[in-house]
Amino acid sequence: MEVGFHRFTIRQEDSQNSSENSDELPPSPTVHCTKATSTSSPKRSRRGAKKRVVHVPIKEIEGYRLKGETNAPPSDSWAWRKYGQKPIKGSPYPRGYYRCSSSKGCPARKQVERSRTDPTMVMVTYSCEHNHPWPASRNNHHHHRNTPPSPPITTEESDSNITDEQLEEEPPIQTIQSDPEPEPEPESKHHQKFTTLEVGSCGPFVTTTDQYEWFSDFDSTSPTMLESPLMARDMTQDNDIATIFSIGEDEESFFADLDELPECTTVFGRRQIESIEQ
DNA sequence: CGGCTTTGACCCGCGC
DNA sequence: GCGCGGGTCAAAGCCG
Repeated sequence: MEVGFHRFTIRQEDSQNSSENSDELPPSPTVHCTKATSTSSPKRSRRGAKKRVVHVPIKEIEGYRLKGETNAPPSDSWAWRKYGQKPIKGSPYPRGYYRCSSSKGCPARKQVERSRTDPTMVMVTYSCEHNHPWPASRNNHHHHRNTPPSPPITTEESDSNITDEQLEEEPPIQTIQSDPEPEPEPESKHHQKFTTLEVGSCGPFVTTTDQYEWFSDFDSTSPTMLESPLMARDMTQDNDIATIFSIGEDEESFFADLDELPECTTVFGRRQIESIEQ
């Protein structure tokens, strides 16, 4: 049921912009890796932490959950637990707050809200990286096969690895797409747009030269991107994306075999973040 | 019984 | 300094 996504837009933006600007306003170039706080002091990271925004077609979500809820979180392979929901000013849709429940101390969080400008899209904002291996939880369902475990990462550490220089050099918006077309096409099952906005984050979401970086992250958070590991290499040739995300169920079985290849993430530049924290 | 969702309250950062 | 808005906490209830 993996719907093929065709378009990815990476955007770096401030955490605040992520909510207000939604999916259309240009982000503030101020990408400056705020020290991402781990769970120990969540309040610290409230506004400073960088985030990564992912736009997912609502249909995709429904496909997974059949909920029809405004903010049904995309079911990625991680186990998420909702810890809050707030109506967002200016948006008719509330924002849901989710935390990784796979691991106790996991700082990974995500916010799910429907795009104001495009109700058919759901904005998923990821904050921080998972600091634990792949969970073997219910959320894994069939997807876990495709998704390699993300290596333990110390968000603070990884964050500091990103130099402001790198970030500044990056354009505010980075778009990876197979075709320059906006998105004139209807959301046919295999024809949906998928926009990823990188907002920087407490995690090592480096949007620099390699798109792999964020992509590798993505694999750990979005089910639809699970295929990414394989094509990650081809990602450089963005023209492959369309093909990539048109993968059908046939491929799914194929990827199932990849379960044995947890390291494939490293293929596309999985940052070698050392948990120096210890 | 354990885990998750819901929901109101509280806390904090930011702009004015 | 104050108010607003966003983010998190925590208790209560629900569900498998």
